[in-house]
Amino acid sequence: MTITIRDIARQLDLSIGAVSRALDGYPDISVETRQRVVEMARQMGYVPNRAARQLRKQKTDTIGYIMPVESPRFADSFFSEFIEGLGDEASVQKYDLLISTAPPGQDQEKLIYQQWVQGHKVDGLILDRMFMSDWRVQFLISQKMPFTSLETSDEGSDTPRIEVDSRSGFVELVEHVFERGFRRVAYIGGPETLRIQHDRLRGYRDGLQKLGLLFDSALVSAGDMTSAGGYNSSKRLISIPDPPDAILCINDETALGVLRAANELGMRVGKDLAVAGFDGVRDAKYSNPPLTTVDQPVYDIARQLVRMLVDEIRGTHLLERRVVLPPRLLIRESTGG
Amino acid sequence: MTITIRDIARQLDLSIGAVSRALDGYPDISVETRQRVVEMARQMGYVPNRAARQLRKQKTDTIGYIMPVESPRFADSFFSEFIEGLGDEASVQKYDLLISTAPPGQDQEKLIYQQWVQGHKVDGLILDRMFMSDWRVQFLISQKMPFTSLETSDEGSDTPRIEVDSRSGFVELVEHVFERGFRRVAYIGGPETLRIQHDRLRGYRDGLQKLGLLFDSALVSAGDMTSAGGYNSSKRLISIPDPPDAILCINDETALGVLRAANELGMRVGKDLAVAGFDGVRDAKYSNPPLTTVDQPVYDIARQLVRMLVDEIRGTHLLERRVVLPPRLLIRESTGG
DNA sequence: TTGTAGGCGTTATCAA
DNA sequence: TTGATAACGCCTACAA
Repeated sequence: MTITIRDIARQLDLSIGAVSRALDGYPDISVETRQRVVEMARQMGYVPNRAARQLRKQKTDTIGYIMPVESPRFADSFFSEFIEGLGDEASVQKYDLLISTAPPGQDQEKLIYQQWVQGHKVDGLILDRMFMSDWRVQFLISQKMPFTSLETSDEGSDTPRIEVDSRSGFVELVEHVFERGFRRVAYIGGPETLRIQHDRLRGYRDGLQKLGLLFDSALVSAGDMTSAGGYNSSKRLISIPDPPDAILCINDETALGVLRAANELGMRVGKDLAVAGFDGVRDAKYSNPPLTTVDQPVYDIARQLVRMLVDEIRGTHLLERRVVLPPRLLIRESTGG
Repeated sequence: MTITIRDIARQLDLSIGAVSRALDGYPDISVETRQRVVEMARQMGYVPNRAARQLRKQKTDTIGYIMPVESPRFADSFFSEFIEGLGDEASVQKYDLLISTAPPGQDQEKLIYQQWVQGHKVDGLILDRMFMSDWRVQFLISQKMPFTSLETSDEGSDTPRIEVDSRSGFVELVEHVFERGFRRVAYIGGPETLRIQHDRLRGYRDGLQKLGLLFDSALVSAGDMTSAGGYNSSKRLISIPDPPDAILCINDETALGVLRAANELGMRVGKDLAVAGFDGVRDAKYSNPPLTTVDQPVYDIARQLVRMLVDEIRGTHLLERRVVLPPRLLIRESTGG
């Protein structure tokens, strides 16, 4: 039913080998024959069968990304921007993008990675939300499966990656709210073993120290990177005896939850309470009030991760394998403008 | 390098045929052999090669969705919720989800559909943002490629689909703002040939008529379903001689843009100006102020579309092929609460 | 420059 | 119940 190279070959009275080579742009074919083949293929509406090609070439022209989220219904705009970047660049590079979601660290996650890697569903993978120690990195290295990541784990000392200097971003953020007159600065973070939690908490502490502010563990709360988590944590923080006048969050999603809580409580965000996030997602610009944040170019990072991955897959190690980006402080009304 | 059924067969001194059948759960194999095979497969970490299976079985166990968006960077939360639903249900049904984006109606879109369908990349497709007359429907029918859609085109008289009664949803919406005292009710829509534009505009007009309000074409504006479009359209509407005191939008994304414009202009949304959307995306709940909207369960619709599609693919036409859902008015502060 | 043929890993159709 | 064996559509040595 479907058109194969065999059909084209028959029409043109050529061998399937010749047709195949003509279509793939091999040099050892006469210009005239190639033209005839290409034209006929177009006419007949030929589309190569991917399964066959994959089976033969042992590659899939597909890259994968497994979104590390707890709940299936979770939609952080960080991820949508990230996935947009992946999708756009994958399409530029003529790769397909396979996407799934799995709660990090669970068996289900391991199963998917195993299926994708060992079942040859992808030629390479994009990782993010890295843990300090991350089994995915070990696994992929052991399977010789190419991957690139945003941030990195301790295992991946030489893996191609993009890093954002979260620490110094957070130092800047602390300085900024200090300058605006806020003194009791709280922090809502994420899971302890997450790389960015490590880096950003560190930046928070370094910032305090630099300004001569005391670190108070009562002002540090563990969120879960969701807006619900931010909402809950902030309600708790606000109700302690000597409550904070500023809340810095590990990511924008958390900060958006804080805004919700503060608005509910009738606090004047930017005056009574400063709130800031980290990521620079689009939503943050249109929140109420607009959110101060440390911007990392999520979309562009995603695109570059794909480019690096494709280089890895093709074995052309031309680009630098480790890119470090400085984040950029975006001051908006949530910290007084 | 990778483990194939051949390796298992060798280990167990069986034929590859026997191994294949044992693994696939065929009945004509002894219980004992099956156990040995399954156990050995587990031990050796066998994962079936999908390309080979696809090539042989002529199916991909993959469903596709091509997001109909103009700009690559466009991210409407309607789509993220929709895609979440698709992804979750696909995973339940043991299907992969292949995603791409393409501007509707352009050659690029046709190319992707052609590649996916004729290159056997997917077993079925999910469609949305249907046009009154939609080439995709014609194409897929002609190719005998299963698909399900949210809303439908004129061509798909008997295709499996979910429909939401937009018209009556909009009538309700008009009644609601009327009740709140708003009298000059505007509408910001989308591309003219879009099914939902047709239905929702119709509901808007029917609502006006029911209440004895005059239809005024100066109050109808064509947006593009984006928040930027809503922003621009509303600025224009607000500046006309006899401006509206209520703006109803074809979707939430548009309405969020209207909110932004109104906030910028210092209007008190819910008092000076009523604003409402359609979709019930999560973001609408947390906008400033929270947005009145006509809710359609986007996530659940997506899941059900996948279930229906899988039924189509498997040829088990058990379910009803046409599901009509009533939308639900969610009243929030943007129309006075 | 072109044709021939083997094989990628599976499943399915036969015999045994 | 099991074992051969032929496809599925494509790519690629190798031969012509």
